[in-house]
Amino acid sequence: MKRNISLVKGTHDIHGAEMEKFEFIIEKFYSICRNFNFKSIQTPILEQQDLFSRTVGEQTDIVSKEMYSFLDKGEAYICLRPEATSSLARFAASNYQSGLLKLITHGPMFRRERPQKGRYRQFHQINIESIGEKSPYVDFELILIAKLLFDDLGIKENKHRLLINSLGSKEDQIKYAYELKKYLTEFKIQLSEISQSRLDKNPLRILDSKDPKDSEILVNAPKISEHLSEESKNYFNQVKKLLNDNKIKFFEDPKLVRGLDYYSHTAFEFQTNEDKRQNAILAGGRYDNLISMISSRDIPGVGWAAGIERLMDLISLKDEKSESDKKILFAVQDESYLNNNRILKQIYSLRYNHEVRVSKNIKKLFSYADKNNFSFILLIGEEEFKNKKIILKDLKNKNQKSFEISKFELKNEIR
RNA sequence: GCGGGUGUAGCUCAGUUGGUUAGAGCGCCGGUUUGUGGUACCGGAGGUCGGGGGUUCAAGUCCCCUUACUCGCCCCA
Repeated sequence: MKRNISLVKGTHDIHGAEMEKFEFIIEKFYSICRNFNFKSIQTPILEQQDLFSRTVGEQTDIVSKEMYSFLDKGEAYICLRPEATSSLARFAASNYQSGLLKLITHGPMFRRERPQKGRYRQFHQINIESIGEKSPYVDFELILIAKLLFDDLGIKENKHRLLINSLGSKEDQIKYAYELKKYLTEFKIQLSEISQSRLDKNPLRILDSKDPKDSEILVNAPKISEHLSEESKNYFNQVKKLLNDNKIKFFEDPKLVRGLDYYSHTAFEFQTNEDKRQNAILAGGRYDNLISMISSRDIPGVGWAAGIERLMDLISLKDEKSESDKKILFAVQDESYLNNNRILKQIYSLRYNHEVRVSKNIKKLFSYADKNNFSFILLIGEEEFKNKKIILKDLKNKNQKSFEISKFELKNEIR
């Protein structure tokens, strides 16, 4: 016996009912975004490794240990993208002209983590980015779209919540990091091991720690909101005002720092309370310095990404039996009856949803039609073939009629 | 990288304190007198019990190793 080829760890096939959910999410996403004049784009899955080292950050887990990268024929370090924003920034760096570049995309992302529920090595995201202008309205618009998507997907208010924070400008962050480091250094020995190592490299990330010891210490830590410049504060207030004006509920979380290095100002995250572990389902923020990290241009932007698999876990599709109300099974008792068949040709040209099936056993043809939810069966058995006839049976109301093949017009019978 | 759980038929799983030829449901194939449907009944195919080693008269069952999957930690969407 041959050994089955198994899936690569952390990857999965999507089909059947799951695939319907997958497509449902993408369709809703694209349809909402088109109403806000976003344009879709597809970028390569393969990118230069350097793109992510420079944007996501060398110190992050994503780059330091989760990237699928390899030396391509001894020429260049290539990787499978772990996220899409950097790719879209790369695109914008060379294609942005003026105004707002509004982009949406979706596709597979790759991170070599230990797989578990809601977490895969190849997973899928939908992404949206508004690049070119720094304005509270642009930030708000993206959060609004996220909200509309949740509504359209039927994810109820009580199943998710929106957290927001402002990380301030680059200057604010430098000043705040200094203050935070000063405070945390006093407690250095009490901090978790990881947090201790972050103290020098990226103290802001410590705010994200879930270690109870760290949380205790962080209670009295300086807050970024207290270290924002007037300008940054005003900016954030305007975003919040727009959210309030539009009745979008949110919680301000001063400890929300995104795990990637390129964020500044507005940061947000939609969390679910259905799953305590993988609770982040949609996250993003403003990244005014991102494009300057990978090019000589300085263009502000904002965007978010959502995990399709995580969204799939939160939605349930009703059985949409209306899938096709006129699916036809074209059934014959002998393969040769299919040759030069004028009714099959009608099916092709009229684009009927159909399937062709051959079996000597008529009972099996009917039971196949039944099990697979066909609404009509077109049957040519031995007898019909001899007499140049065809049977049409409506499987819902069980009406059956016989026709001369030469005169049969499908469009008159099934509309 | 570190823990816990599980690997028995195509799928979902039983398999009792170790004890003859390893079971069920679903699915598949065939049949229940002639060519008509989710039902019922009958029959059939299909398994190196994840792999390796050990204990024993005897291992799917106990022990060790290994591997895969899975759920958590970390981190993230």
